[in-house]
Amino acid sequence: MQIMAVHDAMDVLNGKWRISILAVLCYRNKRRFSDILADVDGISNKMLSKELKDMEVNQLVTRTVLDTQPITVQYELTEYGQELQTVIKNLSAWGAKHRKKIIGK
Amino acid sequence: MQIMAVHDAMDVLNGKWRISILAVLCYRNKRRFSDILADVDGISNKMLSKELKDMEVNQLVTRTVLDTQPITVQYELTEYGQELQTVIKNLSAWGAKHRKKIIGK
DNA sequence: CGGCATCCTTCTGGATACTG
DNA sequence: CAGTATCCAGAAGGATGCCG
Repeated sequence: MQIMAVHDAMDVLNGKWRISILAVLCYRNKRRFSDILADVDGISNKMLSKELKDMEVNQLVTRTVLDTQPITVQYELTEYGQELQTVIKNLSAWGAKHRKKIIGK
Repeated sequence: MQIMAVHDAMDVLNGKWRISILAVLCYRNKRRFSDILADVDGISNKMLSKELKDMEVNQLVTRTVLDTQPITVQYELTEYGQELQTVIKNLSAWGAKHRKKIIGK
């Protein structure tokens, strides 16, 4: 039933950083490792690397090595990962509302 | 911007159990402590108690002590918490899709 | 029944340094 | 630049027992 479905979704999305990383890729499209590192406030390269690898395995993002000097690596949402855009946008809308409520204005 | 909003939302929703608990209250409405304990697969009473308390502080759920014998306690989403229904339903839809993809079937 | 306290293990994730 | 490796502190969270 639906409760289990939510649980299944969270299996893939849980963790301190996952959804933030997805949000970056959702709103900014193609993005290099160091860009994401800068976009996601507070994440360490170790965590970013780990989370991206996990999400690649789960087929939410693709990893592309670009033949630049020095090498850069680009990440983007897969078509499948893009199916999460609705979720992310809802979350973003709610988060903005919540921020106002908590911080006051 | 939106990425920060997503981060803010996750501040409140993060953790292994939060969203599952919210999903229960979202789909089942009023629910007693022991019911939720049964609905959320694998959670311990310690965790449930802690998470519910946190969410009460964050004004996502209300706690009502019922004058039964023995005492029972009922939880339900606040109006504010209900604003998360969209998110939860999207998550549920995606989770169901994801489950099919992973488990095959 | 709901929930707190204690104990104890596992997991998370930060800091730092190193490599191709 | 994009990682990987190591070390380690602290948080998460399970098991169990107790209490009103």
